[in-house]
Parts: sequence; structure tokens; C-alpha cells
Amino acid sequence: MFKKVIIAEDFEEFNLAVEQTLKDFNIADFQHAKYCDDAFLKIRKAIQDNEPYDLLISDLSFKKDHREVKISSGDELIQKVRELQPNIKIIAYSIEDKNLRIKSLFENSEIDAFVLKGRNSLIDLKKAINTISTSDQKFISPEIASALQEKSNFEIDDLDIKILKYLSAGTSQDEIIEIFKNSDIKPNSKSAVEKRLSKLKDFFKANNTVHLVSITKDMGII
Amino acid sequence: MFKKVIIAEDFEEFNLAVEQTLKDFNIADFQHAKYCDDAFLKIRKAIQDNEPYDLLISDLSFKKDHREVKISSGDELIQKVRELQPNIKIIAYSIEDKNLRIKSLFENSEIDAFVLKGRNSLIDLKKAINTISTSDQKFISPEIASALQEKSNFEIDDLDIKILKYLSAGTSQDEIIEIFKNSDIKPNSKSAVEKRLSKLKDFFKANNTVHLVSITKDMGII
DNA sequence: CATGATTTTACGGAAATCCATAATCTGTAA
DNA sequence: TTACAGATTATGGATTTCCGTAAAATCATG
Repeated sequence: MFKKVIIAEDFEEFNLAVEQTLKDFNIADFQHAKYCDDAFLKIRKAIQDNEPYDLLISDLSFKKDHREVKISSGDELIQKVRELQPNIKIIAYSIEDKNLRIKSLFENSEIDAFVLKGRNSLIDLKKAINTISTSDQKFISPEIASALQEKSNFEIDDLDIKILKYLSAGTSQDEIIEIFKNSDIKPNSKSAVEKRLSKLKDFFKANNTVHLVSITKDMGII
Repeated sequence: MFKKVIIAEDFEEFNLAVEQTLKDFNIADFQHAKYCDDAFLKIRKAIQDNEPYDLLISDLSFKKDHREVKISSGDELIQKVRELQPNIKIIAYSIEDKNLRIKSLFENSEIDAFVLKGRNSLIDLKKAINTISTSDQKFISPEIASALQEKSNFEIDDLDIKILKYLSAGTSQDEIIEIFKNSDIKPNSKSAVEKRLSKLKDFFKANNTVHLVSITKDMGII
């Protein structure tokens, strides 16, 4: 079982709950960080002191407040920690249920578990800790495990997202084309942008551009 | 101090934390509901049994899952409870920080306190309970209290919101007009809808309809 | 090179929207 | 009733987006 744990989480309520869960495992050596920056510093310090953490439990989204931060999201924190200390086990613990983001965490940051915050997340958290402490198995909350299998997220690339973002910011199609031409982004013809949009509308079953932006906003794609 | 409390909240973590807070106040008689429907039924039952709750602490957004529900949001629950039991005190306890929605809770549902979930929300929750238990004062988490003061002289009415919602759902302007005519909603002419939209775009400084829907979505108006 | 497949660009008419102006309706007060 | 103001509707042209077809460019392969 884990000996030394760090929790990156801004909400008191979740901190309390995780703390309780760790105590149930008889893990007494844990620390909280309400900002990603703090978590990172602590992890680095622990390595220097030759007393590294062996588990990081991290939220993904952190509220912005008055304080200036370098690392603003859990995704970044996890990425940096994985580079700094490749052998640490990492549990992402978040309300985030967007396939793309979760997939990327497993593939790019090699997290060991993803626990979805929800009606029964503490049970999942316990299962996750159990699973990854004794083996190199991965754990994913069952509600989204199936969704992750879906291979359907095919071919929405950077350009698509760029177009959607510009649209939602009030840029007209013609203006977008201008911007693309000025920034040497290709393809940048009227037809190309129109074709992209029509594909996106088809894919997301959107009736028109307004609908498309509305849908993709809801899905957290933009 | 409150004697009997009900908490409508789907996340275990928040339930645990609220429970702890109530215990700090020596309130032992409390119940949790993870679905709005359950909360409503319990409140109604308590009235019938002549042992009504005197405080409702309710989240605003609830995760959807397999279960079919009648009341899907805290806003609705609060509205219904206020009608059913006008004298109950209500604390909205949410991550929601959109002015309009919060304002509407105070104005339309006469909630007694709004506690914003965040880094220090438990302190706020305690303050809220203290404040509203001893007087008819309202409590609002300080981070948003100032934002609430802003009185922007909107005159965005139901019709405007209806139009925006239809647009974001992919309905074309012509179709909206059709719908309005069929439902006897007036005004329902092409010009009227166009004029509304142009006013809204002006007000929200939107370049076009896509932008307008994007902005109003971000603001939580639709 | 030559060839064919794929991607990108060009073009044009249809449809939807944007926007300004004018006509009509509705309620109120003299 | 009449006159007036404000709200609503009608009209039409400009602009933008939509959508299909065709031409041109690019790329892989033999």
C-alpha cells in the first residue's frame, strides 16, 4: 500500500473526503495542495529530500482566483509530475467526462487511474487505490470505461477546432479565411472552410452553424 | 438554530462535508437526497407527518444517470419547495457563479443564502447557517456578492430567452416564427424577431448570431 | 514521367440573414 | 371620434452562408 500521498485539489469538500478515504487505508502520511503550483513544489522538494511521494491524486480543473499561477490545470500538473518522477502513481480525480481529455491523460501522461467524481465516487476511489497499489493495472470509473472504448471520435483536428473557436468568438467565415491566409495556415480557401463546417455539421448532427457552435460548446470541445 | 435539515446533493464528498458542518452545529436530525425527486418527496412527507424540515441545503446541478427524474435541477427543486412550504429556509450551495441565475434564485425563489463552492466554501456555509438561523437576513458568498450588485439595466424578457434557446437548439429564424405563430406567442413576425435579435446583438456586443449564442451560453442565460 | 486518387480551390445559384424604411395596428387621451 | 405615440408587421435589397459541381493542385506509385 502507498506510504506517502499528495492530493492536488482546490475544494475543501473533496479534500476532506479523500483524507477520510486515505485514513480508511491507514495511510497517515498525506498532504494537500490547493494550487497546482504548490503540489509541484512539494513533489520536487520531496524528491530532493529523498522522501518522494508514491501517489498523486489530482483534480483536473482548478478555480481561478486572485493568485497568479504557473500551472493552471491538473492536466499540466500531471504531465510535469510524470516527467519529473516517472515512477509515481497518478490518479486523476475529476468531474470531467469528455472522452478526448481522459484518453489523452492515459496516453500522454500515463496516469494509472481515472476516478469520475459523482454519486459514488468514493467507492471508485477506494477501488482505484486498491487496484493500482498492488499491480500495474489501470483503473477507470465504470461509468466512462465503456465510453472510452468508442473509437468514434474520428478526425476532428486542430483546424476544425480553430474554426469553431473563431466562429464562437464572432468571426465571420470570410474573416477566418483572411486570418488563415495571413498566418499561413492551410488550407485557407473559402471552399475548404465551408467543407470543414459542413463535415462538422454532419458529424455533430447540427442544423446550422449556430447549432454547431452550441453543441461543441456543450461538449467542451471549444 | 435549525432542528431538521435536508440536503439535496448528488456528490458524496459534499454530502460528507455538509454533514460534518451540521454536526459542528450540533444538528443531528438531517437527511441526504442524491436526487431532486427524492428531496421533494421527503419534504412533502415531512409536512404530512407534521414534522417539517426547517432548512434545505440544495445543490443546483445534478448529474444525469440511468434514472429518470421529474425534477432535474436544483433551481426547479427550490422553486417547488418554496411553493410547497413558504416558511422553509433555503441555502443554495453550488459552483454556479453566473449573476443572472443567482439573482433569479433570490428574486423568484426567495432563497435565504447562496454559498459558492470553492476553496473556502465550508467557512461560508457555516456563516450562512449562522446568519439565516438567527434572523431573516440573507447571506451571499463574498466572492460573488459584489458581482450581484451590478445592476445592469437589461430588459431581456422571456421572449428574448425563448428566441435564444431555439437558436441554440438549431432552429432557424423562420422556423421560430412558425413555432410562435402556432403557439400564439406574440409578437411573431419576421421583423419582430429580427428586431429582438438585433437589440440583443447590440446589447451583448455580438458580431453575429453565432457569437450572440456563444456569449449568452457562457453567461448562463441560456 | 505518366496515371489515377485525393485534396484543395474556384465558381455560381439558392437560401438564410441582415438591415433600413415604410405601412399598419393598438391603446390612450383630448 | 380624432389625433398621436409606440409597438408590430410588411417589404425589399444587401450581405452572408449554404451547397453542389467542376477545375486545379498535390501526392503516391509504378
